[in-house]
Amino acid sequence: MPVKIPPASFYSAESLRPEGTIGLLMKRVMQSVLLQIDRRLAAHDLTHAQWLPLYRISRGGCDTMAALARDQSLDPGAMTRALDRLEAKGLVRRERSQQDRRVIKLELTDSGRAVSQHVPAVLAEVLNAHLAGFEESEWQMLNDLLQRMLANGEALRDCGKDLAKDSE
Amino acid sequence: MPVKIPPASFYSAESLRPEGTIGLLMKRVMQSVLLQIDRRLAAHDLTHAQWLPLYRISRGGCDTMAALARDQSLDPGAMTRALDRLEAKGLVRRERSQQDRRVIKLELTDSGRAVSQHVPAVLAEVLNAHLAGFEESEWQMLNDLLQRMLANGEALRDCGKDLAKDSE
DNA sequence: GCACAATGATTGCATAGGCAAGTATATTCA
DNA sequence: TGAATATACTTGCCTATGCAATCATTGTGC
Repeated sequence: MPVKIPPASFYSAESLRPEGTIGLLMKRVMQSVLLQIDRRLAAHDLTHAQWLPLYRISRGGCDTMAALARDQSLDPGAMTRALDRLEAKGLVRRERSQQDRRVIKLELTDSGRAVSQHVPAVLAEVLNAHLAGFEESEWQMLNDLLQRMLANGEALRDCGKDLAKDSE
Repeated sequence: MPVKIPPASFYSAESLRPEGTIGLLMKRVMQSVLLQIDRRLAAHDLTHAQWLPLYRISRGGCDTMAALARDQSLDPGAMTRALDRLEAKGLVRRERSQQDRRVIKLELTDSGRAVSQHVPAVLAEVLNAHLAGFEESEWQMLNDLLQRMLANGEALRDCGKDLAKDSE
């Protein structure tokens, strides 16, 4: 079992200014990335909630609802409805598995496969555009720092609701 | 006018793997941060879509719908409904301005002020927890890198829909 | 003053996500 | 075998967000 690392102390309740936190920064960066991708895929009538699962199916490895939902840390209910929309657009087919009649296998239609081909190039283009001026070492550093934040977050999540109380 | 910096080339359509991109990483980190904050504020019956405007009002400087919506880069319609919910909970008061009868001034109620006091400490705690093990220099680096991504994104946004076409 | 544009707020419509309850099928184990 | 459990998916209800249309009010240019 790893030694527990204490939290940092970069922020305090008194010094906090909402516009300066890492949290808001990341939110804005994400908004920008999604906005740019959505713009470029709007011609294909796709939103980020739609091209994401489409892309994952096309890459293989996520061919059931549950797998897809876990992959995107999304609620199964939300995924059901997302697939409803994709199926209504004729991009995805549902087919009940014969091996396990609980699961629904997902397949792209020809149309879905054609549309999903556009996604990787757009994704790469937009990410690269947001990283303009970055050294490769800086990009790697960014990856590393985010990974560590995520690991810290997962440690928090696992120790569960014990922390869910707040100091009155 | 600044010299235009070419996009980076860290990602390519062929090499892209969805689980490895900066985009997905940031999404997961954000999810984790919001989950932890929401857990800690759930006792006050607040979600992140509710404590954020509340906090901003309590800090001052955002006392109208339009200002608040701009501040959080949120749709005015969404903000109207968010305020509906906060008002229904008795946390916020709306009052039409006498100077300009178009605008609605926002004020916290006593109850709203009491609840909003809990926010900064929780925010700081959760952010610090996600930054456990970070050197101060690493934290600053992260801030810097995100700021630069955001600046790149804003440059993209301003050059508008010219890029909104996609290569067929 | 008056047509016209700009701004602030709201509403309807659509997509989207979380949570909880429910159904169907599979698995486990006594 | 058969009851309890787990898993896969769905549905209902609520919150949340974007976009477009609308209304009231304010500001601008003639």
